[in-house]
Amino acid sequence: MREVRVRFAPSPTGALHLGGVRTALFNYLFARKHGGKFILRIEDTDQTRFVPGAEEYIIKSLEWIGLDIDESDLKGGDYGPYKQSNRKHLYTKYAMELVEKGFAYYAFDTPEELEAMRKKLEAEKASVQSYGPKTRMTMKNSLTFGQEQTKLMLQSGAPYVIRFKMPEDEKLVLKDIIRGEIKADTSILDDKVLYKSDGMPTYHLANIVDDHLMKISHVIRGEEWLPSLPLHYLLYRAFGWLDTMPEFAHLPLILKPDGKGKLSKRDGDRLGFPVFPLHWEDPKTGEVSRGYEEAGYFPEAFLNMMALLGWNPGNTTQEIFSKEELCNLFSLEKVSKAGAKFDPEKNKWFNKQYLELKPNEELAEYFIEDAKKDGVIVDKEKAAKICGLVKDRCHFSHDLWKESTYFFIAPESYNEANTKKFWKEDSADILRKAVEILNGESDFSAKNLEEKISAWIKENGLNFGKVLNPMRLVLAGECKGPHIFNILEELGKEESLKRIEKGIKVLC
RNA sequence: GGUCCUUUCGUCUAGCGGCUAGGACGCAAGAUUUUCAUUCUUGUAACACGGGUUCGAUUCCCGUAGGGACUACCA
Repeated sequence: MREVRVRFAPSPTGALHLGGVRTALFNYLFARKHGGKFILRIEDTDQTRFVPGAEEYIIKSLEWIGLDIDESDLKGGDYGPYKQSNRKHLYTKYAMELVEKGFAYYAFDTPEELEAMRKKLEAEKASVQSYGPKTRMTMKNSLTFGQEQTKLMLQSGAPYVIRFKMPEDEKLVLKDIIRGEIKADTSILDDKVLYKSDGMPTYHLANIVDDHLMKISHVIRGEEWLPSLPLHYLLYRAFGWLDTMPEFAHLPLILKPDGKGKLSKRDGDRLGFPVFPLHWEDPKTGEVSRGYEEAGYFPEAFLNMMALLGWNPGNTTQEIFSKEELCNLFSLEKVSKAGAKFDPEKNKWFNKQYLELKPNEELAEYFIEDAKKDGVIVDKEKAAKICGLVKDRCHFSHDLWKESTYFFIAPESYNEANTKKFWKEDSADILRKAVEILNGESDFSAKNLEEKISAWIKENGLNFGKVLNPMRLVLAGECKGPHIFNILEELGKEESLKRIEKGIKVLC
């Protein structure tokens, strides 16, 4: 195989969504697998859709996920600039080349005229495109005007576009790495605009020119591009670049968890899960979207779950993969053909797996930060210890602190359902007795307390539930959490007794 | 509407002519347990349909039906 060079080529029109993340990821994995280069190219040929901050957001997102870029404007590289608006001068030349060779032509139709044609064809229920081999000779272009008039039009400064001249009637069989053979019939394809009246190329032209110039070996992109594959192939052919044309792989789409269609930002809002990697505030609408990062997902978990959406190494039941493993195992042949419905529930599970795998010291950092937000300063050792106690109950990094605030903040009230269930007539008496015992202990370690309290329970013919449940209720405010003796140890004698005594007062 | 792509449990998927169709998420039940969880065990549930090809089709081919994408001077 030739040197692998792949690119992720997003358009800076907003935050990077999950589909984009997955496309970037698969490009990255493919590059790493084959010792190739992963290139970031910004496709900003549509100036009307440019969103400030989007480019920076994309770069920051890739960074968070851990996809390091080999070539980009920021990183440098031999094929820059890597932003299409800065390559504008290049495209004109190539557009002209196609016109001269007879593969493209000037068109002068107004939007109204184009719309009229579309309407007319729709009314006739014609199965052809509005501007293609069957209709182009009825429109206003250099083909119908002839050389002289075209020249005059251009000289007069009339707005024009350059359109690709689709072959009349050719049956194409193209190759896609994931799907095999793709069939197309040029007679019903349209003469796409390659060069816009504002002097910018469209995606189609810029994409082919840049991929060629940047020596891209494999184009890995979303399935929404599959219908353009024939045009892109024809462009390579027109330029005479067929021998170095990249191979194509069209990734299946990520679909809504329920219902139908492509996953959109709306679905995330509606179903309560993030669709962007990082926090995003739309500068135009002011709309704020939560990201995976702030929702408490770990980048490794996020990467793992995205990798398995539409891809599977096969012949294994393994689901937890490190980035390195993924780089080793990845192959385009194992990418699924059909779209995958996004499952937020499974993502939670993935995150939990990673949370459990992480050492307590690492979790402590998330814990300390969240505690600080609530005005509680926790030292690292204690934070790590508590993370170890509560991590079983957590799915996200933020759960760590949420599940253990009572270690630091005494309960203001007691969970009603728990009180009803666990606070009995004799609870107060039992706890008063327990206070006496606890008061007599100078060693407040979980181990010692467990021994002493257990012995007392047995001697007096009580049972654990009758003692420990009410005690938990008054210590933590509700009946959940790690072993009660661990809670006592962390709270310490003074605080423990204070809470129990207060609980007796309030609940009696 | 037209074109192209696609189809295994509710979901993500394994399977690449012969399997009791496997795993995971979810859900349910049970076990463990002082609580909530975790963990463990078990259960639930799928080859869209109809034709071929073949000794034999989930697997290959063709239809039908679902689903998706595209159909902009957007990418």
